[in-house]
Amino acid sequence: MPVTIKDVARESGVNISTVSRALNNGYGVNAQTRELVVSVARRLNYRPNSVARGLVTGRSHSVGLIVSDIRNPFFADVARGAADAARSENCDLVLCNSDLDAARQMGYMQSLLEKRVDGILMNSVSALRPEEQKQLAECGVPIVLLNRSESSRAFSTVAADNEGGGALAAQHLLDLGHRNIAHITGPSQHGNLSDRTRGFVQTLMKAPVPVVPQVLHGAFDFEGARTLTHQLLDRHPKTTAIFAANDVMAFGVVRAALDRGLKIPGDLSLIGFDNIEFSSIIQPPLTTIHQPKYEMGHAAVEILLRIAGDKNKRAPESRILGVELMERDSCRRIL
Amino acid sequence: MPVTIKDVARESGVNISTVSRALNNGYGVNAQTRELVVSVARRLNYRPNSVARGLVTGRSHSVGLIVSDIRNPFFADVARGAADAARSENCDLVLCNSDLDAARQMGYMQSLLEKRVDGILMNSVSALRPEEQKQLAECGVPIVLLNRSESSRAFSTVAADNEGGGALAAQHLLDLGHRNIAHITGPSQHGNLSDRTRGFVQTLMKAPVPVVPQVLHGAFDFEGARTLTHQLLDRHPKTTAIFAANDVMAFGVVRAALDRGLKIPGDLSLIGFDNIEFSSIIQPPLTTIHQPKYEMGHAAVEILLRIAGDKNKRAPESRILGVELMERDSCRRIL
DNA sequence: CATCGCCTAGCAAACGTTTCCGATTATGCA
DNA sequence: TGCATAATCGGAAACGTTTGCTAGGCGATG
Repeated sequence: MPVTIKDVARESGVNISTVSRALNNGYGVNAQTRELVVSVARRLNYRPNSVARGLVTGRSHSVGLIVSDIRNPFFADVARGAADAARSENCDLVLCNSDLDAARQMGYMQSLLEKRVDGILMNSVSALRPEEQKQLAECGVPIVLLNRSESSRAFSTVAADNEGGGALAAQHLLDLGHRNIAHITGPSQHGNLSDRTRGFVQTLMKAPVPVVPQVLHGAFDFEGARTLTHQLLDRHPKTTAIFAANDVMAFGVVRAALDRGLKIPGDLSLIGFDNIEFSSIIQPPLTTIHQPKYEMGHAAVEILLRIAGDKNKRAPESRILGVELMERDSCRRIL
Repeated sequence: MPVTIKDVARESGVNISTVSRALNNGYGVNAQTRELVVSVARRLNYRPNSVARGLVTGRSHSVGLIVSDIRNPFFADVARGAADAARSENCDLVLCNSDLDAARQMGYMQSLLEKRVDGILMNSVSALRPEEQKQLAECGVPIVLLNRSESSRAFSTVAADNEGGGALAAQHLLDLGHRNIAHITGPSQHGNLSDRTRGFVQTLMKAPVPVVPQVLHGAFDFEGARTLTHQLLDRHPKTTAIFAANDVMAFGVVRAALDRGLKIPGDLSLIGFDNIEFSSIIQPPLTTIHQPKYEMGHAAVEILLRIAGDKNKRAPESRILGVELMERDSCRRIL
């Protein structure tokens, strides 16, 4: 029902191929006819059917984004960066939420591949069986992951310097004079988290007077951190500083401290990871490791589209973005 | 380069039309040949090209979502609901961030229409000129808005009961014995906000002993609320309760209270709107009006696809979802 | 003046499906 | 056994573009 290129052609008395050329590059068509065609197209309110175009060009001008949950503010930031990068190359972003469920991930993958997206950005493939990972790696469209997956060098990767961030946190606590230090984090299989842990622990152990921190693993969320903190403080009441694996877990620590009538930073210093918006709003404003979330999404899509634009398949590309210590009010110096 | 329906047809020794039928409804094709085709398709790892399919069926199996910013947790919730609803009808969601900028909104619209999406969900058209709104209303694909736009009965609409929510907040404060009440909100043009304000103010004025609240308009964000609160308390130090237009503004109020050494709820009762995740995490846990964000996104896409599936164009459909008072710890009874 | 080449624009194939229509074969019933 | 009817499948058009190829016209050059 909508107006097609044929209508424009008929109305301007030229062939549809001329319309196509006039409206696209405009090369090889007389300036006057070009103007005519353009004016007719505008008058008829012609909108080229990008589906038909995609069929012949083989490009869909859209990229897929598979995250575990867009409600996670981290992924919302990434998504915004990705969407903006896509837009600047005239692409759209199709959003998929996997909840880290393997079946849903594969289902969305299937759907995106059927739509012939130009590339796919996903946060992780670690929920998938090796066989499925292999299948994805050979699916034909570029894939960029949001964590360094040591398992598969097959994928491109954009990640923050998680290890460096962990080191930063450790050094900050060390500098402040802390010696009774703990680290509260999520499942140890989680690649990004284990990197943070490694950077943190190694830095503490390499200190002039080495300290070995308590490391507790639990649910990677607010309540997980809250219960973990209670366990920690029951067993090691002398703890003076905690490094939480991300800001939301840090909020759980704050709550646990509140539960126990402990002051932050008075009784307990706390440092988070991510620098989500609410970390500056919460009381006390949270000292944390800033992760360039927006930039990660942006960079990932840039890489995606660069690879997609290359006819000769290129090797996967990896990029690590720097992190930064955001000093706010949740840490204090120990005498 | 990927395997097409022709490959499957050749490999199984049948016509492409038979392959198509076998793989789709399966009606009118012998059970044996159907099995054969299916097995061949699986063996070749055949993925139907949804672009080509879309060209002939006229359906793209994707819907557009235009929000101001996905990083706004409200929209993240809506987006998740929308994505889930879309998925359950085998559709994908393409995400666009407009920053409420008219040009970007129209640009994304254009792009979505060219992609022939089955429908578009957008948070508001109030940034657009009437002429542009008209153009959208007649663009041919169903559009659902996330606020009651009195201006245009042309669009379908899914919104929370903003007015009712405002009334709920007012009644709660009244019940608690408050009489010196203020309302801190964003720009008065914002439809949803003005609805909240109306419900709030009217309920207060209809009280047995009517109270007229202070209503302050400012920037619709954290800092806006913070400065507004300071202004308010400078001018009306006897204020005992504040209704913030949304939770983020409520957080601004919390910060301002902190700035002044005021306790919530000790010195000041506070009630928000939205019930975003952090409102239960912040200290004190925020009493707020719960808005069914996920359900709104879900319902909107349902309506979208229902209208899209109807050959005979239906009248726009509107739906208002109920809100709910979440009583937490930021309000106290006045003696 | 003839030839060459360039500019312009039309023709048609191609992209990968779905679907209508018709032909062939199988089935049921008398 | 014969005929009507149903089941099965192939052929081909169609969806709306892009793009390679071709032909005509015209200016320039020799």
